[in-house]
Amino acid sequence: MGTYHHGNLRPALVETAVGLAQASGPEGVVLREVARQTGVSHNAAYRHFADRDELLAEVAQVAMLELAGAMTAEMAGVAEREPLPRAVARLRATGRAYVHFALAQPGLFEVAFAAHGGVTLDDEPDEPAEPDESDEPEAEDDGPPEGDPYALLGLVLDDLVRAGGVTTERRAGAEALCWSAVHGFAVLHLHGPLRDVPADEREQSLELLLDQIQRGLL
Amino acid sequence: MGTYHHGNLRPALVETAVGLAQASGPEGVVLREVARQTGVSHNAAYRHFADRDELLAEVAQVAMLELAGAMTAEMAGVAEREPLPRAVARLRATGRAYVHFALAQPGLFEVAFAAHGGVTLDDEPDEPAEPDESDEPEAEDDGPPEGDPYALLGLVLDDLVRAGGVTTERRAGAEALCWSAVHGFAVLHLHGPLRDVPADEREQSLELLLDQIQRGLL
DNA sequence: ACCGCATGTTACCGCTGTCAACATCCGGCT
DNA sequence: AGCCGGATGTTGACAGCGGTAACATGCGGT
Repeated sequence: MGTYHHGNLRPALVETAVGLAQASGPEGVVLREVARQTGVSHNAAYRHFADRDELLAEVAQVAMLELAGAMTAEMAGVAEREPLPRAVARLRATGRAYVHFALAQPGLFEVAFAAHGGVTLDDEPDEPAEPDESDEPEAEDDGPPEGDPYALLGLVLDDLVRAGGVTTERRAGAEALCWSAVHGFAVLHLHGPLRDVPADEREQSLELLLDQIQRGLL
Repeated sequence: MGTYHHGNLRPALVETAVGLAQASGPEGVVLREVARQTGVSHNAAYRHFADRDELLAEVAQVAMLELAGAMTAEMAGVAEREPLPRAVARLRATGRAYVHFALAQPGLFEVAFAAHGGVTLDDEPDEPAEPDESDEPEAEDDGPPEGDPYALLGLVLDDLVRAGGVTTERRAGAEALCWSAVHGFAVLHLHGPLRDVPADEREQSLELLLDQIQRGLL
């Protein structure tokens, strides 16, 4: 039982690293501490990761996934049925979820974007062909369980275009606008100059931001 | 003469620290290296700064100042005379300057916001309800050499309201919208997922962003 | 049964931030 | 003048970090 060889260390390391990141952000992901908490000697990690940054990148991926999860979850909560209001509500939901995730999970959020080896998305997604659990035939437009917040945003915006909420020409920079606004809002309120704005005021401000994004697109 | 006592070390340290920050971001501001480059032994800094973070905070202040400077400079370049187009152009100028500064001076920009002891502006600037405007027959509204980007944005937005470009109610969350969008854009393109977007495409996207900010306000 | 190779360990290096003790200079007191 | 105390700078030490190198262990294929 007490395997000298841990068996599957890599995922275990990532797991504890995620915990550390959650608790203390990127600075908290200290290789030696990760090893310590995993009950293994430091340097063990070097059999699985080239260096600390590689581990951090892995954690970043997990964080991105959780962010995307939070967004889809909030999106799924939209009850509206009429196409256009629904699309709008879903767009707002993603934005809200993004910001709320950032504030609820500052460590993970920070890691997700602080890791210099993060997602680049310069190119089109390659459809990784993961033979994941084949779900029941989804009749809705929710699309596949995306792990990429950016792609998620893209889908929502596509819906909005289909529903007539956005002209195709304004669709162009839409990702950048939405993402920038929401990301900036999150960052500024997280460790930026707006970090001391009280929560209720912040929520109010967020809704205003979503209003104005919406207005900027329609 | 080459005093054993350096004379005015504190500013000298800050200066070299700024240089380091400029070259390599927050991580580059290494206490020992700062001391080394200043031609002084490590620990000398501890007579002037409680710890590294305090020095970094000082650098952050300088960086903020430079950012504000870049913004005012770009604003000053606006030639338009008609009030409303001028106000709009000035708003766009600040946004453009903000992003361009971030990309041209990534190190400083990063330090400006990474330093955890940065500007807080938790409270409103006391909402003077604009009792002025009747006192002095001022020549121009350029205002004093502001050192705070946020205040600068506030001034520009006030101008925009005066010029009729923004209704007073939409003025409310305007700072947050503009700042968030522009800051997010900068961050995402600097070390975020959009970092590999080619420069020309980025510029184009930025103008679109400014368009949409504008549309969201009007 | 054996041996190779992946995996984990111990030892060490240079680097950092920070504390403590010591050295030096300057300005004010007598 | 001469002294002296506090501010300023220096040297020395320590723990913790990321990373490399050499060594130990044990699983899997033969």
